[in-house]
Amino acid sequence: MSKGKVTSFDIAYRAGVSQSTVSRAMSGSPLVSQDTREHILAIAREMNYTVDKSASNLRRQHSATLAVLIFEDPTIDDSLINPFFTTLLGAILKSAGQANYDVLVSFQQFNTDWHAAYLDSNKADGLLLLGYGDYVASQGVLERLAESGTKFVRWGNLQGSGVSIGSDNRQGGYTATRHLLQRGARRIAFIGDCSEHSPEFRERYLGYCDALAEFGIEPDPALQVGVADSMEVMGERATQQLLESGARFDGLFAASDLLAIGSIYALHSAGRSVPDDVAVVGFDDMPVARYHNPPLTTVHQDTKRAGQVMVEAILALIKGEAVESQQMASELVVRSSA
Amino acid sequence: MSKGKVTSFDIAYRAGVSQSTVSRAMSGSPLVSQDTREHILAIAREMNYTVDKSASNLRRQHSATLAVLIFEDPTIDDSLINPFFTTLLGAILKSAGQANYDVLVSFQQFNTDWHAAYLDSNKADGLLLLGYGDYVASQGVLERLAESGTKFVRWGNLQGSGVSIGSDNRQGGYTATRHLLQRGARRIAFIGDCSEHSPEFRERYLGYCDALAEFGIEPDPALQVGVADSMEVMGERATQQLLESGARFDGLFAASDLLAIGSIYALHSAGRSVPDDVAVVGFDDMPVARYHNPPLTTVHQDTKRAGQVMVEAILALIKGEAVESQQMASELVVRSSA
DNA sequence: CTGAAAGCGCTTACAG
DNA sequence: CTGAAAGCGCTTACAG
Repeated sequence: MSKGKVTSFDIAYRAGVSQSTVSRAMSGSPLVSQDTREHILAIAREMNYTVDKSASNLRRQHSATLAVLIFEDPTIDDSLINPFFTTLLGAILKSAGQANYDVLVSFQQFNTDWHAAYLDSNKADGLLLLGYGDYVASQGVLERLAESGTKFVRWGNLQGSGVSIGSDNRQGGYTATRHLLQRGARRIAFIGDCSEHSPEFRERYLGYCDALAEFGIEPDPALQVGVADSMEVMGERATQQLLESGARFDGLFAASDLLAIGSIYALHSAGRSVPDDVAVVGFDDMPVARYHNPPLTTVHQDTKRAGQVMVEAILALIKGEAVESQQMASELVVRSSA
Repeated sequence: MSKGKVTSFDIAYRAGVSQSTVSRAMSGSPLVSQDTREHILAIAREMNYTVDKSASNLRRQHSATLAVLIFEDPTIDDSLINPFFTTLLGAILKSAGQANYDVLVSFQQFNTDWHAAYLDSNKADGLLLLGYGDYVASQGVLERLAESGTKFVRWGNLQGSGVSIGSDNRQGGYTATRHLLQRGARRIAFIGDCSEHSPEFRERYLGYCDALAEFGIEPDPALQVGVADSMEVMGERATQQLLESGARFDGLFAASDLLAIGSIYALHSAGRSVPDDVAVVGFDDMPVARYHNPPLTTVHQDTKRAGQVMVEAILALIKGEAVESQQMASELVVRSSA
């Protein structure tokens, strides 16, 4: 191609029509005759012309793009995307693509640099927030975002501002724990942060308590070990810690599959068998769960659908429609680890 | 916020300066006095003003964004991102962010819809291509992309047009297989596509052959089973197939960790122990590899660095600098599966 | 169905 | 260091 960028004027010239007509033909306006359109499209293709997004966006006053902000856990290696969000991201990419929206993806650290969210809000018509939703840290910025008229949908729990899409974590935690109880476990450990900083995990913990209560069991603080992040290493360490504490336990509910995998690793290293010595159930049902050894009993989250629902929600918000938060059912998948 | 979008004119009015000055202050131009700048920035912040990207991009004639195209395997569920690319994507997001570039992510199917690549090239200053690089299918579009002056860097193998960043797959395949050989395996299966459609896997296969040759072993076609995708299921099926064929084997080199995990699953299901009955080594060293049971012996790819190198390369290309393709060393990590 | 014209919100020579 | 003005490439009333 030559130096100068090819514009709609070039195409117009070659096609012997006005630039307006080229624009209409390119955007699929019905105000162009079939013949003219085809002629223009052929020339455009031949000259490798595509309409300039910046100009088009500027003129239309919208960007046809969605921004996905992934909140990294500052504790950990920050170029890692939690595999759970990866699936969600995949589904989002897919749905957005079908709706002809581009998606901008970026890492964020809500607590420190909320201004970035505004920047992104300026590049996109809507924001999709992915993270384990620290309610406490993010509340302020969420509110400001809402105030400034920014459209956003976040993954997570119902509490907090704005529209949220998430799993029914409490129900999931309940089902997981009840399963452990039903197969005979009585001293069940919980691995995961259950402070208000991790509302989703907290809900899972609450579900765990619900199930225990149903069996007349008081949650034992000695069996609950918090964890900074949802990663295998953290599960491993937490479980080691538990083991070293000398606490007895015959069941373990890990707030995520990654944590469960780390726990199983630690358990095996300590010579405990799963599920015989300790039955473990995870949460998420990531693709690997089925192939782990032993195959993970876990709570399935329908991330595929979740991603789709999130983009539907943000698209509706952008159109100015009212949107309700939504909590999706989560279902226990029984395999071999418990 | 009120209806009308706040522009640099609004800020200028409030700050008592010209719009030009606001623009300069916002972009960090040195042509503004310290005082003026601070005053403007304060007002901008107060009014939630950020410069309009579309307008800015249009004017500057660049977009300050990179597009990452992930080539999905049309065979499989297409909202799934291969976890290997996820790590790469994370590193890319990180590096691009540091360089103040946005990144647009999208799924693509090269073979059918190459036009999408042009579309993306129009929205971004440069393209990053992630996929197992079907040389045959993509060659044409890569060439056209290059011709049309589009800057792109692809993940993968050296062959083919344009700049590529990848691992030394052949070396990796060689090391993996040699390790199997050194620990006594003699009949080593290879799981993975080794046609020209998967140049990376093919290289790994070639490395496998190299190692065998060194031990005076002829590759046995009966021990090589192709696979459509790099997923656990595929590894499982391929291994089942191998098992059912009655072929004897005491070692197995899977072209990816996912494949290895599927293989181990199939092996265990058939009552074979790993590594005692069959030693298996994978490729990638994904985060789970270390936590798998048994922990995977595998070939580490430095995806963290790879992502970084890819963005450095594309940024250099955008600046008009010459860039060389690069092959990164891959290193065997010995754990327990072999 | 088609064209001429205005204008989206910036950046950046140009002039001071 | 600051301002007035042109122009980036489109889309879309408006007029025919």
